[in-house]
Amino acid sequence: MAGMANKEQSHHKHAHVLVVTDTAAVLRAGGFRVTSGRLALLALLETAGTPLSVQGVLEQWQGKVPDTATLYRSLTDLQAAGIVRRIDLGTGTAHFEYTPTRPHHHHIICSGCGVVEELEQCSLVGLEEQLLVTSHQFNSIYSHNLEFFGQCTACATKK
Amino acid sequence: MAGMANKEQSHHKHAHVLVVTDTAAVLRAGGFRVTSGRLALLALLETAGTPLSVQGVLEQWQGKVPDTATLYRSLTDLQAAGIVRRIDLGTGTAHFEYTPTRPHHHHIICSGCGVVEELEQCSLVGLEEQLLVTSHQFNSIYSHNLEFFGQCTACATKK
DNA sequence: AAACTATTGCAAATAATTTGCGTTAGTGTA
DNA sequence: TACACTAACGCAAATTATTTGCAATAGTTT
Repeated sequence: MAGMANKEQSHHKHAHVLVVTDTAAVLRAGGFRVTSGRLALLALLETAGTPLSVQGVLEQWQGKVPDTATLYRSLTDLQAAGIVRRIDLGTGTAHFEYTPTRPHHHHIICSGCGVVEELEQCSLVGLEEQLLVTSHQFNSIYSHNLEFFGQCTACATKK
Repeated sequence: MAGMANKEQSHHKHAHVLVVTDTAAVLRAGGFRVTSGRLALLALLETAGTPLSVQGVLEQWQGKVPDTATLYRSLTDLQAAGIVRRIDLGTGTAHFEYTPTRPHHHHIICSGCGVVEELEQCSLVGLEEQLLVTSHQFNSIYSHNLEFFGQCTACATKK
């Protein structure tokens, strides 16, 4: 598990070892309770290597852990807190990434098999040609989507 | 209706006026039959001024014209033919634009009210600050999404 | 006008996501 | 360490989004 920090704590007479992972700390920092379900979810997202859909998460969990409703709720809340990033790969279903270990970046999605490669940086000068030179698994780019999210003046003045 | 070309044709003795719109020609060029439903759909998308969701289309049509299944099928087919562009605004539902009168571009979406502004061009140098100077209705940008779509080498070699 | 078949409408199936509610389990405090 | 408080959970059920099958309809071509 890359990017994971451990912290040990001795406590009173009964010394026990608290393994505080990144994710636990992140959850607390976000004002969330640290539950096994969420730890598992974040661990999954962190180590997945590719953005996961809700389906993807459920499959990896093989019947185990959570029900769909809980999962959706967690993802929504975690996203609102910035712990998770929701991205759209053009598949029509939401995909999610673990934010803390992943700075702003973009992806290349294969129109054939749907494989997703993470892009190093967001430099759009020289753009697609540039990307192709850097990419490990792509040799053509058909198109790209870019949308900006902000607040319009109307909404800004309203409140 | 901006960007609309008319063509008149007299025919045999019973002279009648055929109004051949851009959209009809576009449909034919795409190998589609020219149906009233599709003409209406394209007209709607062309004049909407903003990307429309399936919901949006149905609302504008007020019960009138098509059923949902047909609409989805049309949109899918038209997209495959490049007549319509499917874009994701982060709302979780697909939105569509009429391509012929709209070159490659991006959008700013208000996180408050969801209003969508079309961006003039895709120059990502100086990026967001630049955009804000140009924008008519936005004064802040929180984030943006950018995804590339292409074909990975694996898929390229397979076929 | 007849023939051919893309496109439609309707019904029903399948996904995707959300909501309500009673129960469970983190957390802070005594 | 026990108790209270309430976030988070599980389950059932509702919505919403999108797809599929099939017979009827309407563009197109001859």
